[in-house]
Amino acid sequence: MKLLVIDGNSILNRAFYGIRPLTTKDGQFTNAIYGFLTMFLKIKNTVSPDAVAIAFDLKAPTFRHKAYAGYKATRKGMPPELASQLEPLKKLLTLLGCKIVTCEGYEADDILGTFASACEKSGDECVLATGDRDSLQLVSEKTSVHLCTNKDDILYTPQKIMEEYGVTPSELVEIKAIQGDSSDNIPGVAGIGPKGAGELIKKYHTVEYIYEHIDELDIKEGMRNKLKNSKENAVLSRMLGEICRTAPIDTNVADYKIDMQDPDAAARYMAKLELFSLIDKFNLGDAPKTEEKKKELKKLVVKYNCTADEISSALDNEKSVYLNFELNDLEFVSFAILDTHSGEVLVCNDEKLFKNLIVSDIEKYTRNSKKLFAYADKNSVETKNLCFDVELAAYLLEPSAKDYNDENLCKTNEIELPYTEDENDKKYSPLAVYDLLCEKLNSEIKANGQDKLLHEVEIPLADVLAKMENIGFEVDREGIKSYGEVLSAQLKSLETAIYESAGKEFNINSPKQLGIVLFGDLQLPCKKKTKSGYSTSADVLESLRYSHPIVDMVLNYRALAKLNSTYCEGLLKVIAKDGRIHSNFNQTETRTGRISSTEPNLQNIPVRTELGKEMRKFFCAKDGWMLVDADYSQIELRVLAHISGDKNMIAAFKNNDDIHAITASQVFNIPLDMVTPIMRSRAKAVNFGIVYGIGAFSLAKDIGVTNKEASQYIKSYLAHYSGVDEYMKNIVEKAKIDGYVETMFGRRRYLPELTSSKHMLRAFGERVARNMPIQGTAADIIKIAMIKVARRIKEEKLKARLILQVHDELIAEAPAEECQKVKEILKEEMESAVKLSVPLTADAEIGKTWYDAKG
DNA sequence: AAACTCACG
DNA sequence: ACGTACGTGAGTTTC
Repeated sequence: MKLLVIDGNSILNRAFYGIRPLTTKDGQFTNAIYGFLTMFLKIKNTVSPDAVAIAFDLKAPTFRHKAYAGYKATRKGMPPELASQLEPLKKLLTLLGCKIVTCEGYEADDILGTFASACEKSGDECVLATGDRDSLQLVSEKTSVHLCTNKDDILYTPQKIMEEYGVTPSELVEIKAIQGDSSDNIPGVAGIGPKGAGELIKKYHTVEYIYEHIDELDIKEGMRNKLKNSKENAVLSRMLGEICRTAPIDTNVADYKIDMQDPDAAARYMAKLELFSLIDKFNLGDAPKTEEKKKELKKLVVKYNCTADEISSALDNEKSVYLNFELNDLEFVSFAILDTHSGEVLVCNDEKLFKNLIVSDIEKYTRNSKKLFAYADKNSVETKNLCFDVELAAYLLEPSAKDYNDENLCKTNEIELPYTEDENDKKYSPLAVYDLLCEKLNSEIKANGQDKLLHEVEIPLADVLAKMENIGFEVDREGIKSYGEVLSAQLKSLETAIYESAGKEFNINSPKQLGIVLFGDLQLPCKKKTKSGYSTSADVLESLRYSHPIVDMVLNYRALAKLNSTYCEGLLKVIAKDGRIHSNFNQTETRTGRISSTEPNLQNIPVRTELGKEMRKFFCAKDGWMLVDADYSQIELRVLAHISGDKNMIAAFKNNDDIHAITASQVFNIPLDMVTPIMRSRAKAVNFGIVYGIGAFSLAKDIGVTNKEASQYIKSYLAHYSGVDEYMKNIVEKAKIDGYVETMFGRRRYLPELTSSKHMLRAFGERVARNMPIQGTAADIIKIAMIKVARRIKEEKLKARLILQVHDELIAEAPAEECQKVKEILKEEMESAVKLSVPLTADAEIGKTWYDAKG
């Protein structure tokens, strides 16, 4: 038999420090568990053992057989982030059918030694897996060591050790006794290192022999003196360095055969730890069910090609339906419902029936409602009573999750999917438990007080977003093309000028090559470094602008290249057949509640430079129509004034004052009419910084003042806006107690970072705690405004449509004769979306293009 | 796939 | 002593 013994603590440590921090939404750290199991699987697959034992130290600090006061004194205890992963890992390993071995008074490597010796006697083969070279002393004809290093894994046999060290495995202990090991507090012989120790042992084999014949040895006098001076330490070290092989543990290899009783339980536990990819790696996703297990599980029945009669009889007298659907680019493919009486899934290909269902009064529980709304909009029907969306609900419960697919959601909620043998049926098995899943999610939503947010914000918003996607934004294709050609020509000539200035040709787009040219060839001073070399980012180049003419050209090149590739070329690729750009608005992406825009991203079209802003001239209204653009003024600061209740800030907004100027007069302690533009702009940066969670260093860098000045600004700011100061302190305290922060409307974000012992990570968590309620509340407000605007447009039977949202800005397209009306609606609905203790103001403009409509 | 840079609020 | 502002998406180069 072949036994694999794993040094649990050693592998756990490697896993913990090798994998970036991961947590579940509740803050349970999981990176070491993930790393351990990935390494375990790899080792197991390489070794193919018949039996597996996993050795761990016991929690209490233990000493080796012969106690030594200083031993291990320098070794730090486990950080809490790692310690908290130990018990879940052991539980999971047990569920996977592995035996955990611990022993009072012995460490994991003693257990490895004991197994190695036992196999020696029984004749079994033994592989020890560890990250610690100490265990190499245990290698023998029967025992090999599978050493895990940062690069790859190496298998050590006696031959391999002889090759690398030139000694036998047991002689490694002798070497260590002389060279010592500071990490284990083994003193060794002062003044002799690995090289000297190796040569001594190659020649004389043992410490004992060396000291017995100390005066006869053929060595230099210096060496002899060092040995003589450290004799006690050497003898002690010899003892400490030897791994014990007599721990009182069960060494019967047959008792360690892998025996997984319940693969589903293991998969469920992995899901609870949100380690979904491990479920696949361990092949637990569709573990073959035992006969017994099948009896407990519901069998999935899927009925395909259902008739109208079958569908309507399933829905007879039902007030709600669990509905899924398959569309291909909004073209109908099929839909499926759950028959809650029989538990069967009914699949139907009749599009007419689908449309009837959508417009019927029956309450619909579904997922991806944006897609359903988009289908309905395209087919000019109205979706009625869409009352629950699994994805949106899951997003509100945990906005930091990556994926909200059905399978993951069932697993996280510990809902067991019915079993099926038919691969075709598989995609319907989540629908078969939608009654359970929706119930579970719904009750959590209610418990969190997020009912209104789901039913009155996110679900109606899905309808608005669907229509925005369908309508799209008209663009001037020829305009973009010729603008791109102008850019390309300018790039071409800049390129030659840069090559000439540099004295060679290189790829200007490569930060690496550019760095070498600027800071190597041209010897410009390096201001900032990145992981792999010189930083060439815009702020660095900006500071070097007058050092060399090439810098300015590179900056220009960068600006033009960005415009050309991301915007001209990028946008041309995504213009649809109707001449419009249909962006995708993602409703479950951001951790703060904002929406995001992809393929293309229409939320980052240039505006800050005149050249970039040109781009907006190609975003236009269709013939006879106009664009109406409205944006909130200072929405985040107004939200801050409201939620902090700061008297000063509220008064400023009520007065309709220039908030940055007011802030400047407060921070610099001068009358309002003495505020200079520079002061105002610094105060503006402070206002932004406060919203982001602020640090003096970054503020200083941003506005180019000393660290001291920046921290003075912040201090003065918080003294004058004492309500803000209090809010910032209180919110972090509250977040630490609750584990999450939330917006005015109950949108949550969990902050496991706050429990980290790493300063950086914790500080980040604190900044997020200060920022998310502000950014998130602003996001909630504009979402509410969008719903209200869409409703007004519909009520007033206008042809106008919302076409884009850019976080604090809404853009509508309206027939020329409607645009004044639409402008009023936008302004009114945005300003009245919610009632705050300060006024909310929005400025609206009309124009033929986005460039013209944005004041 | 990760790193770098840069566009937006 | 440490590293340095919140939230996104996309294009390019390099490993």
